[in-house]
Amino acid sequence: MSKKTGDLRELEERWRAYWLDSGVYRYDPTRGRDETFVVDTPPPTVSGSLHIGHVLSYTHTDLVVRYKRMRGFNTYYPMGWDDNGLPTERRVQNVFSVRCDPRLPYDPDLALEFGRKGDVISVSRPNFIELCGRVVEEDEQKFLDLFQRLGLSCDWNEMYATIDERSRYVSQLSFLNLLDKGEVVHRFAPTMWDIDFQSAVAQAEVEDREKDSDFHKIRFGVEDGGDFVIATTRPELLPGCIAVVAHPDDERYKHLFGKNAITPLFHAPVPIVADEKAEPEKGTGILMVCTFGDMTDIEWWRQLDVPPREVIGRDGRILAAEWGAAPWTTVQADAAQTHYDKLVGLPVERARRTVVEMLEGSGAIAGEPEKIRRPVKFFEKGDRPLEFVLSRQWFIPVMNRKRELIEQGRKIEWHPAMFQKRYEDWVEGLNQDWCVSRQRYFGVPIPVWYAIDAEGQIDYGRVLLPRKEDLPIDPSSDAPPGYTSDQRGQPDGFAGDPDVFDTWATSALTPRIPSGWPGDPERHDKVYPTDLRPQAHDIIRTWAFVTITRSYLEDGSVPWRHAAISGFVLDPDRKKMSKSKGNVVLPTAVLDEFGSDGVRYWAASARLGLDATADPNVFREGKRLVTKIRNASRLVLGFEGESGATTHPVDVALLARLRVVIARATDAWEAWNHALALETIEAWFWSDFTDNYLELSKTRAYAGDPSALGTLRAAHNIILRLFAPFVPFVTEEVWNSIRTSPSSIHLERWPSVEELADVSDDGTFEAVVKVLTSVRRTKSEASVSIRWPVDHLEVSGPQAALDLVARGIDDLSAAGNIAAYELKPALELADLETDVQLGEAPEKPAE
RNA sequence: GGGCGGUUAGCUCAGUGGUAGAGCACUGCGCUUACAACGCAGGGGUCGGGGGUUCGAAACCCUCACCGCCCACCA
Repeated sequence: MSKKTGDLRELEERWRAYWLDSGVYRYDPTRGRDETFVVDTPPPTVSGSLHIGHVLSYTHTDLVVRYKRMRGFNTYYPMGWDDNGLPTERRVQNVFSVRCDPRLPYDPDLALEFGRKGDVISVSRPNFIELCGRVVEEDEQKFLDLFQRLGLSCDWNEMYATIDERSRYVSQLSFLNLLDKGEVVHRFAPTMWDIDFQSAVAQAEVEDREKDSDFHKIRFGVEDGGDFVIATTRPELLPGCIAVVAHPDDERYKHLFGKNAITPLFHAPVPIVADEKAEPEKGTGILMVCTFGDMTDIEWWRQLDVPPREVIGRDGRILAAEWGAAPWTTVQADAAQTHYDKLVGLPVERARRTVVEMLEGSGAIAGEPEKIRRPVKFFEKGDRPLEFVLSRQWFIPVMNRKRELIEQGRKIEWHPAMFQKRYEDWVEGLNQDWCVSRQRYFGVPIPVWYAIDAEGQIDYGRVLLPRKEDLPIDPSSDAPPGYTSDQRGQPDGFAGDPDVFDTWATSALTPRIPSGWPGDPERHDKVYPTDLRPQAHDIIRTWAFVTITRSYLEDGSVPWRHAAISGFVLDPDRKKMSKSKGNVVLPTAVLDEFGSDGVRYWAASARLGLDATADPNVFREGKRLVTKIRNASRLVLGFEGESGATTHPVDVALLARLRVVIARATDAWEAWNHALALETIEAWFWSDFTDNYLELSKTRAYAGDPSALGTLRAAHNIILRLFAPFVPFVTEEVWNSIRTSPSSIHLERWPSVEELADVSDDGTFEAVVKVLTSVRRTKSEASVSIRWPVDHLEVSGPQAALDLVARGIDDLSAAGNIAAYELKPALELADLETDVQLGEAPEKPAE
């Protein structure tokens, strides 16, 4: 590490510590709602890895917060950690080589080491949760360190975790509120189920993956003679067939409606029904309805109102069944049973092959299977296809709320606006209610019990609820009101709901977790609804959707005024980063190499909503800007002498142009375009200020000219404040370099045009720079140094332009080392032309 | 199959009706009392293709191609 980078690191650590100690970013609860800017910060999944994507989106948020703070807002910028949920469980399983067995008793002496290898051991649920707690503690520290190093101006006193007591309280309370209103229901219904995680999953967690499949043609019989052929990719579901469907207008099958088909192998009579959802072009145009292959099967099953024949169990294996006894009706019970017994206990894939073999043996296969690619539903974190199984789950109905939820979305300003459309598309496309229960361990427990009847059977119709003042509770260890612990599992006793909430059911409430809701209404009303929800676009269907939904169902509110959506980070080849490709850019690596400000500059250069490229050149550019700010500051702050009023025409022009920059940058911020604000400021700083103005005014400044000194210092002060939200470390360093006791620039006001006299640049600056540039060009073409003397400069052109040049001719002469000049009117010229007579080689100054 | 973005210099990206831009890269020059980890100057683009609107289109409309993302009941 070079010395300069080392200095940068020291500087960053020093200001990070100062900001923490001095509380510059602290929320002031005494100030009113209208002067407070509130952020509903995304709690990162701490068991995930630190990713450059975090740097992008969290910096975007911090930029806005810093701008708002400088606009005088009291900022409420909390930080949460999403530790609750499956990612943590998976990490614990790997880190400690354990799995959870809820039947085991708690072992208070269990001591396991991080990174433990060897046989997987089973631990009790409370032990498992303890291990989760150990892992998230370590993970959260890593995120905290990254975020503070990045300079996020959160109020670090306002931290929460989605598994902590406060979050469990809010999550359970909100659930009970919805239960009171009938907005959450308990259903025994087909649910999407991951056979590996052994849990229900929600529509929002499901993704389609293209898979190769065989499209098998299977011949069905008809009750009173005849046959037809269906096509399916799921022959193993044949025993679960409850009906056959074709389109009502399909001439090929019209004569069959109303009759029964007879399934091959199992000889089950099933009705042949007409329904418009059957598409004549797909397959053979007639299909089997099974319990359950897909969503449409579920719809048909409900329409037919028949008992299900469940074929696939929760472990993804074929369930046992007794053919001949309802609901397993058949006309040949022995044959059906013989065939079926060969399947029982087999996993889906093997059962599929076995069914096909049996069908071939019985002659019910009608031709070679067709190879097709088709989308298959997977849990986004899962490895095997989802199945639909019947289970008891808690749902928040949303299918009946689509219109209202879209309406709520319209009350939010989305940045960029196109993401509102994506939200609406998602809501319109909902096809299931939101399943909020999960058969997992590390999560917020569902706060209900069920009564057990006199025979010892759980009566799911009698839900026992806790008192809200007792929340949070754990029904697996607490007893419901009116019962004692020894009645657990006993006749006339109770049973706790063993499940936990989906992570999203709790993170849907992030705006009210740190807000004090509902016990501290004064605080809550000051920070809810929030001003800003920042998030990435991939979780619009989850986090944005569930938050809008829960806010609406809870109290009809809209959770935020603005939603700012960040893009993804792509590698320099514009490929999505992934560990397997080895193209992951680590946040710590870029921070080490380019410094916090340099990395923030990169993030700030990326526009909201657009994917960004982790381009080293952009990081480097940021680091260069930091160096430039320090060097320019050293020059400006090194001049000695009293500041005076800005009177020199070049100084006046400079400030007039700065005025425009302030206005434009402020407009850009107000339009949620941080990248444009940065670009505007930086372009002006680099071009007008350092390249030209510093060179032009330098000689007067060294001579102590009050106008030059006053202008330089005023402009420099404003420049630092303009840059402060983007590069908070270097601006703080420079700001304090002329102060005896620290005073944070981040509590200063964002520059306003009112700070500068209401003047506009009449063209002086442009004209003077034009001449300066041509002098530089002449020297460059002559291959001489920029300080090479000019004997005579002749500028010709229209009188008006010459007048402008004349106003800065003294600075021009000094900057160009020009001995003599002539301004020569030339009416025929539209623009300025210059003739530069270079002098003799300058004498080497004596050493 | 539906929807939403994108396509501008070698690269990364700005630019929504009026003379094509920035940074990096490239070429040349230069140690200049803020900065050689730098400065100054320069070369480089038929704005994805085609059609249309307009006095004028990178921009507006239509269409096609390609890239990316989101969604879809997957028989």
